[in-house]
Parts: sequence; C-alpha cells; structure tokens
Amino acid sequence: MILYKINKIIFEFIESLDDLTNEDLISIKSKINTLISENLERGHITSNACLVAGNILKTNPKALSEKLKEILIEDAAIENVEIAGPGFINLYLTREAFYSVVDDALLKEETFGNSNSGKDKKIQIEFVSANPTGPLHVGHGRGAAYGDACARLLSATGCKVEKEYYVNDAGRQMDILTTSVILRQINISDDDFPASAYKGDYIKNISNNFKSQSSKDATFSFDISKFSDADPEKQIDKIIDFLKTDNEDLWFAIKKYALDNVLMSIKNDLEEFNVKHDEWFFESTLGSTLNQDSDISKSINLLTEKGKTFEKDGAIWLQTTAFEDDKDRVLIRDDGRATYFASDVAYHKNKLDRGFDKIINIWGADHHGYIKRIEASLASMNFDKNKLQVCLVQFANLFQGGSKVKMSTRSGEFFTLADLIENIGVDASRFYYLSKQADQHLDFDLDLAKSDKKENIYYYIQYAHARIESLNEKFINMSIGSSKNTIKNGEYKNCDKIIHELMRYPEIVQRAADNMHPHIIIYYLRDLAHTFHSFYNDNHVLSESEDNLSSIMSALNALKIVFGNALNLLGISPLNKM
RNA sequence: GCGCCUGUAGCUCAGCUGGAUAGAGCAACUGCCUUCUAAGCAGUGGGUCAGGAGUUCGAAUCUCUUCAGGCGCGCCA
Repeated sequence: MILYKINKIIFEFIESLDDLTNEDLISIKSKINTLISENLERGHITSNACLVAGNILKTNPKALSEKLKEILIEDAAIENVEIAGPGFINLYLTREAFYSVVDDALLKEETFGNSNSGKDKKIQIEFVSANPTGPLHVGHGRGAAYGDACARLLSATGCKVEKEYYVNDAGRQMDILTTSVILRQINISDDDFPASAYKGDYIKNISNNFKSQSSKDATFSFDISKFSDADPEKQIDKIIDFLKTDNEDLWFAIKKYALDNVLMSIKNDLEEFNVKHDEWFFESTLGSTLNQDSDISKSINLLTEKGKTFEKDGAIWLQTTAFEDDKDRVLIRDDGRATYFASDVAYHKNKLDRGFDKIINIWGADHHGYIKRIEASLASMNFDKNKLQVCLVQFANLFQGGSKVKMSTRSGEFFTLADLIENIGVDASRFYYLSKQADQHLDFDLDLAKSDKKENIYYYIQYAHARIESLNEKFINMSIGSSKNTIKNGEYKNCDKIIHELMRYPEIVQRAADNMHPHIIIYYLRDLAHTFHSFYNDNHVLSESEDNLSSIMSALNALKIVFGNALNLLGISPLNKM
C-alpha cells in the first residue's frame, strides 16, 4: 500500500536527522500521524511528522518540512507536495497511484481492508454467557452483536479468534429454574407462586412439554404454605431443599430437561441473530471442591501454594487487595462450598491454560467491579494479567412511540431478543446495537429503525449499496468493455471523492479493531454513503460516454466491495434491491 | 463514601493515540424528480464543546477541580 511506502520514507527521513536520541525516535514515531486526508483540499495524504519532530527536537518544523518535501517529491507515486499551516505536509499522488486503490479493491474483493497486523495471534473472546434460566433479552443482544463484531474485526486483522459462551449451569440459579418448573407441574397458582421463582411463560411451556414427554410425574403432596418466609430468598431455598431431597429422581430429570430446553432456545436465538459460538463451556465441568483433581480445586490449591490465600471466619479468602482490589474475596464459604468467584478463577485459569495469547471478556457494565478481583487472581497465579482484556457493554434502553419500553424481568414479561428481531429484523438490530460505543448507554429507537427516512442510517447505507447494484445490472446489459482509462488519465474526475474515501477503508478497519470499536465502521459507512448519494445525484452515470461509463463502474464496483466488506464486519448482509 | 461511565447545535449523536475553519441527521426555512431507486441531493440559520484552572507552539481531546446525571460496590449467581 502507498501509505506504507510513504511512512517508510518519512521514518527514514526522521532517522537521518542530527542530534536524535533513540528515545526521541521512539517518541516521534509513536506520535506521527500519516493518514489519508479527510478532505481532498488537503491533498490525498497528510502528515504531521515535521510538527511532531520539530516539537521534540526543538527545531523549526517548517524547515524540516522543506527538507522532507525535497525527498518525497522524488518518489514516482507523488505528484506534488505542499507545506501547510505550521508544518503539515500534504501529498498529492499521481493519477496512477491515486487510482491504484480501485484496482486493489477489485483484485482483493472480500479481503480488501484486511491486514495481518494481528500476526496469527490466538485470541479467545467470550461473550453473551447469559445464565441459562430464560430467553435472551435485549441487553444480551447488545453483547452478542458487539462480541461477534469484535471477533470479525480481529479476524480481519489477522488474529485467530475463538468465540466462547460460558454456561452457568452450576449453582443456585439452576436450582431456582428447576424449582420453578416443578412448581408449575403441580399447579401452584400465580398468587402463591414464590416471588423469587421464574414466572415467564417459557417456564410453563417447559413444564407442559416435560409432562407430555416423560413418564416421571410430580405426584407428591406439596403445601406451599409450609414454606412461607418473610424473605423470599429463604422461602425458595426451603422449597429447593425439600424438592431436591424428597424427589431426587424428578429433580434431576427436570433439571436436565429445563437446562437443555433453555439452552436450546438461547442457541436458536443466537443462530437467528447470525452469531455462532465455537465453544460452549459448562461451568459444571470445573468440578467441585470435593474432587481434588477438579479445576476448582487445582486453582485454589495453586493459589494456596503461592501463599495468596488465608483463612478467616471459617472461610478461605484470596488476598485480592494485594492487587488494587477494594477488599479481599472469599473463595470457599464457611460451609465448604465454593463461591461463584472461585468458579470464575478456575475458569480463567482454564482459559489461559488453553494457550491463548489473549482472552477477552465481554461483560455487562454492571460487572465492572469484578475486573480487579479476576486480575488479582490471575496475577496471584503468576499469569500475565494483561492477557485478559475486559470490555464492558452498557445497557440498552428500547424506545417506542417516544417512551421507554418497560422491561420487567420479575413478572417474567420482557422484550426478548427474539421479539426485537421479529420487530425490526436481524440486520437493523445489529446495526443499531453497534451504532454507539459499547461502554456507553444506548437508546435504541424502534420507530427509527423501521422508518424510511434518511435519519434511519441503516437504510441510508443499504440504499447506497442497492443503487450501485442496480446501476451495475444495467451496465452489464449494455455489454461495454472495461477500460478504466478516463479516470486513470485524469480526464474524468467526478468520482475522485469516492476513490479518496475508499483509500481510507483499510485504516478504518485497523482503527476499529485496535480499539474494539465497531461503531467506527458505522460512521465511516454513513460518510461513504453520503459521498455516493451526492455523486449519484450530480452525475447521470448511464448517459456518460462509454469510456467514462466503464471507468465509473470500476470505481463504483470497488465502492460496492467496501460497502459489502464493511457491513460484513458488522455481521450485516448488504441489500442488492430495496 | 469509594470505583467506573457520561455532559458537544433545540433533539439524537460523531469527533477524544492533542493538530490546520468543531461535524452529521432530525426539527425550521429554500430549492432539485418527462432520464439510472426522491428510502436521495443542494443550500440557509443554529455552538462560551457543563463551569473553572493547568500542561502545550496548539486542547472538545491530556491533568486537576467544581457542578449535574447514570451505573456498580454481598461468604448472590
């Protein structure tokens, strides 16, 4: 790529300067920005190299830029060099070099924009990982869209990415799910239904389906009033104890059935949403403290060997305060059971033991308090805690008819991911989920996502793609050769703005991947669509001369490739017709 | 109280690895369809980038501070 070459020339120039220490060089290199310009008025490529070097070396940036200009102008791809403002360098490429991006895109097609900056790094990204106690809701949808888009971005920069879902199939929430289903079996009325149990319709469905498929029957006598307790948590615990011990067969049959069912529905929702995990890791496989060979025991033993644990009040603690945590955390309760934290420690050890160069967790923002303690546990086991990167996803609020859509999980009525997809479709959902930086609150406007006005950027972008496709079909029917001369030789310059925007694409992908910011792609697409629509209005393409027409279509086909590739990074299919 | 995030045009948001006049869309007003998809284009007006201080040749962007809003702080999962 042309940018790479120019960067090399600039770096060589900097290195040749007098009185340059190694430190200066590193600092200068890290601050230099040599980019495709945002605006053709500033040349094709612009660099702040001389400003940065001038500042650090305490010399006049303008004098530096004069020298650099002499060197750059020698390059065959560069037609002109301008010095602007306090010492910016603005480069103009020759027609040939300028046009080369079109050939490059047409040649590389779906790999255009990709790089190998990730150098085959093995990265695991864990996302969604919702508790298997009910259907995915719109909050999970955001994590799903974000995690999947990040995986695509990282793959595009050459990383080997594995997507994983962590299934919390051990612990109390599974007991509550099981209990909820059993209580539906024995027809506890809605009024008597425990406050802490799950009440959604899906529970009733699971219950009914189990009844019709299994010979096991809930025929024991059960009087809910015997379990009453002012604290709903204690109430449900009493019921769990009873059901577990007195009806073991039924308990395990239903537990398995319920988990399988919920998991199946989660998998279906994700598949529908165009998200596919490579691995499903079950918490239960981490084992328990009763088994010395389990992952849980091994990680706790390791921490103990390293002298990081201590006993207090009958419990075993990890001294996470040694690594910036607010307080120390319990690994094993005074009754001998492991905490959720202990499972998490074992799980993260397991992940790193699998040999990933980096593990990424996509977590709900409400979990941000957990980052320190996990990092502390990894550091305590002598892992490099920088191998773990946690990305937080803020909540999404749905708006419809100008007001917030209520989402009450307690009553079991919520707007599920499946509802959202049914409402506005997979692609528009993914698009709007990704339209804002993940760690910030998102107001998701359902009316906007369905609107047919320009304010609906999703359609605005798709419309550009569809228009190109439509032109292309007509062009193909005209059977004209594929000369690109009039753009190459500069006779026809009306697509220059489009070509110029195309040149930015690889650097946009790189930036989006480096920062894990898929929304950068969205705003780039919006600008790209605007450039295209503007061109389309000003130029009646099909009535151009044959030479111009075929030239234009080569540029537009390159543009179409970029639209397609960029949308694909977001997991969205481009529309050919609208 | 502690931690994280946010505050940019009337509204919804970009821009934040410091850079050249702070950008879009909506809303308001004005134009553009006998020709390729008007789900479009062109234009006008609209800003003390929450307030203050600092670092810098240069700050919406970095540091400190004040104010306002959101979220999180269990031997829950």
